[in-house]
Amino acid sequence: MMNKGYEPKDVEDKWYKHWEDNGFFKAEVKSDKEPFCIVIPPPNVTGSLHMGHALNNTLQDILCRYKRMKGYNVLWQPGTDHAGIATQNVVERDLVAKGTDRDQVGRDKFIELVWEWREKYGGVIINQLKKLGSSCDWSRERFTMDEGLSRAVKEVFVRLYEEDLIYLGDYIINWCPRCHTALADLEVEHEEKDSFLYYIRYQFENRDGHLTVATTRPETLLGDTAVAVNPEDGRYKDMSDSHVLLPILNRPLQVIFDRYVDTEFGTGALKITPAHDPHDFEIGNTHQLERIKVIDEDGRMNELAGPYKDMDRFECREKILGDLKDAGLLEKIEPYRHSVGHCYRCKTMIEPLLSKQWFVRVGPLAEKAIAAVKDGRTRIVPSNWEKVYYEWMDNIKDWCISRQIWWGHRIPAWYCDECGEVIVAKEEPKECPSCKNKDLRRETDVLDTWFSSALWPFSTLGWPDKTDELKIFYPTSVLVTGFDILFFWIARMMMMGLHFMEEVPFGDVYIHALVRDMDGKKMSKSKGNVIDPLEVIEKFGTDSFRFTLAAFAAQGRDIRLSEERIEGYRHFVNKIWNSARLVLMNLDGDIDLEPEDIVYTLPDRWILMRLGQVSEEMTRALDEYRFNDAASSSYQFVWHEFCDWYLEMAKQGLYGQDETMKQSARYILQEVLMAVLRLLHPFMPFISEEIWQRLPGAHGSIMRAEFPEASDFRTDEQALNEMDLVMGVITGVRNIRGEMNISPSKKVDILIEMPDKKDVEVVRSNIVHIKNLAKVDSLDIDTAVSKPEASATAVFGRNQVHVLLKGLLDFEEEKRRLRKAIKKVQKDMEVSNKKLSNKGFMEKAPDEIVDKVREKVASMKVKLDKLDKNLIFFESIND
RNA sequence: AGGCACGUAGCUCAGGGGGAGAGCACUACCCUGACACGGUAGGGGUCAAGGGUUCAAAUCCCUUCGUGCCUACCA
Repeated sequence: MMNKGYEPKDVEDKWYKHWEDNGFFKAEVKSDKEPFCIVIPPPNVTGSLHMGHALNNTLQDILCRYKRMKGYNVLWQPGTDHAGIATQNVVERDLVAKGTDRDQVGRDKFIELVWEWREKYGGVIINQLKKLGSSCDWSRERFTMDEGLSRAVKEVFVRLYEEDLIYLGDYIINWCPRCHTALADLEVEHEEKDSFLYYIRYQFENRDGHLTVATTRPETLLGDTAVAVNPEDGRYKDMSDSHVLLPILNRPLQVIFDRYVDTEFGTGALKITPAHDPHDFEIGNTHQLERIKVIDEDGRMNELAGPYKDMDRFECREKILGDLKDAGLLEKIEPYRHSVGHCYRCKTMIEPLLSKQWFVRVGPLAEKAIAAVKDGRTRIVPSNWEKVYYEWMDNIKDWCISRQIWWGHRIPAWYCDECGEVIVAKEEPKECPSCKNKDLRRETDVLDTWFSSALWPFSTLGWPDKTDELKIFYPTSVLVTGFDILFFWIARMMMMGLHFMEEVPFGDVYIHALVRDMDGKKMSKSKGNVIDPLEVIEKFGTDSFRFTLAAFAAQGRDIRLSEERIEGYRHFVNKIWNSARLVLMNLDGDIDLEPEDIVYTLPDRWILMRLGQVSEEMTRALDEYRFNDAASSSYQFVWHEFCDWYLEMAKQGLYGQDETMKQSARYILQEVLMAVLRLLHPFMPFISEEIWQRLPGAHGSIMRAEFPEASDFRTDEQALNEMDLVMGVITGVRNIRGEMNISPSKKVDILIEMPDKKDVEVVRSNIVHIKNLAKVDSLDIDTAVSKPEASATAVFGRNQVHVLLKGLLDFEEEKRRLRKAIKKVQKDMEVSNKKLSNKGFMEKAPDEIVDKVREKVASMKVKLDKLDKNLIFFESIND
């Protein structure tokens, strides 16, 4: 016997284990089935499941379960990402807590500790994904630092270097003084900050007067090597060969001319610090300026900063401003708002720094990646993200891939300090190829984590080996992810996939929403507005949660999530449970009936027809990644058609005396429920399995069942029309009951008028349902009837139903009701009539539209006549 | 600064050239033998504003206002 309410906790772990133990998640290498493959966006090993993961993986799981049921050989490739900086930070924090640090521990030992940490905690997020129901092929789980993927990384690095697509160079990069590493441009978060613009005087070297420059970062002036003005700027025309003196240090600086300088901004004179500003660096290159680095890797001033040596960069700013003021060189200070770069990991202010780093020359790779989307080899859904993709790709800059941390793929490069040779190779070289020196120094930097992530779609499938998996599953079918990593990850996978596999990494990219709180704000720990997916699962069950996410996953819009919403869908899950409970209560014992003896009633024919239509709707929606449409189709159908109408009508057969009808009802009911469960399974894997396993007619796991198709059900338009008539009567009576406030327990007598004889027959053979669902005692029906005096009337189509209300009918109330109905029809009719009398409409509108409007007017006219007659009837009685 | 979305019922949102929709909330009546996490019925909208295209606009175009987000080197 089933519980009265659905208890998710009793079933979820049980079925997940069952599926996993039976290998239902496993992809096949030898198979005739068409392949379908998704690689998971690898979560960080340090991570724990948040709403973004929950949505992302729910959608992937829906697709995978759906495709399995559709007969595909599905591979959902799981794994995690080593998250260089994040993971290193976590382990470093541990060390600090123990009173030591990574330098004391040493590189090798430190990496050992990270691996230990990963062994211990790296599985957390994987287990959380399992709680969500994710049907990944866990036997193939990969990690970006595992042996195979590391081999892929090395291979790619060496090949790109040999093709001159990776180079080593001295450039200005984004430096995080706290993480102690370079960051790619993308990893810098810009934030608007209130600050100041300082106007500083630089005295001329050989004459009186000064040039005033404006800057937001006075501390960098110590590294200035020029002052630039625009050659077009009349104010500075005569300054060629002029020199000014750097304040405080009194170093002479050349005045140079460069079109980059904006004459409108500040004073039109720009101080140039090539070692600490990206644009100054560029200008420095064009004018061959000296680069003087005054800030070190800790964000402190170095020996070249003279009196400010060893000061923190912010401390130095204050001090230098004071000194400038004392020297009378600080002309003025203006409040100024501008955006400042911060480290995406630790939010520390970025220091642009001159440094030797490894870069990927992205241009040639990007070209191919742009073309692949342009010609449709990869489709981005929704397509408006294509523009964003192009925008980025068209303006792409070289990618700084070296990181000065320890946890990650160590760059396979060696330096020969004898002759300065740089050797890049997969294996450690024995000697320098040019000078034969045996004492080589290995590069200490590691690669950006995204470098290995960029290879994910093929490295996880076994590349660089030529594996069956690659042959079968590459290119993968679809990548499901949020737009926040469009550039970080998608674009880079496109570039690497095309370069090394010579084929796109995925046919489709489905970009889904971000999960926000009810006020549309991003969920974040600091705001305290996070909803923990695991708490939600605990409270409402996985199926409710998944269904909620899917139901709100409309394309191109973010999801505002609150617990009430999930609670709402828990009601739906419970409704499903109870519908199954009804069915199961009536399925005791075998069904003793030959297939040819099964009697299909009108409601049976109708629900089967509807099942076919809904299957088709859902299939189309899922094929187009319209998860919300698929979810709401099923919601609407299951609750408002299957439960509200079909189950109520099926009770007739179940509770009736006719044994054949009873057996038929039991049989069909079970069939219908099984189809419903199969439709729901991709969204609600647990409850659908739980009920499925209880059904005597079901065999094996629902995971192995087929997703319903329209062709599984007989097309039966007639059933739809006939059911409309029956429902029309019932709704009409209910409507009157409701509006007339007639107690549900009070039965009524009704009289139906249907001009069409066939319609009359249909209704006659379904009287039981009308009596039951509309609480009708006696019922008369004919093609023409005369209206009983004390009756309220509902008009539907060309038919009407009179509800006899002897002694109950409030004549005034009924007149009011009729007038309301008349007014509504008149209003509709007015609009349509206006169209028909519009010459332009009649001439230019398509015939089918005109016909449709004509028909509409005709049927409204019939309805209006009947309503009018009824009203006149009451008005005449009153007089 | 540029770009991209979005303003539809009290709330959250579907829809996307030819009859304004859903869920929740609300109101009334009901514990009817699956379900009160339920049933039946009902109320509620100048589809942000203004203009244009069209026989026809919530839907397409333009402008304005508002709200988000992304990208960008104005020191």
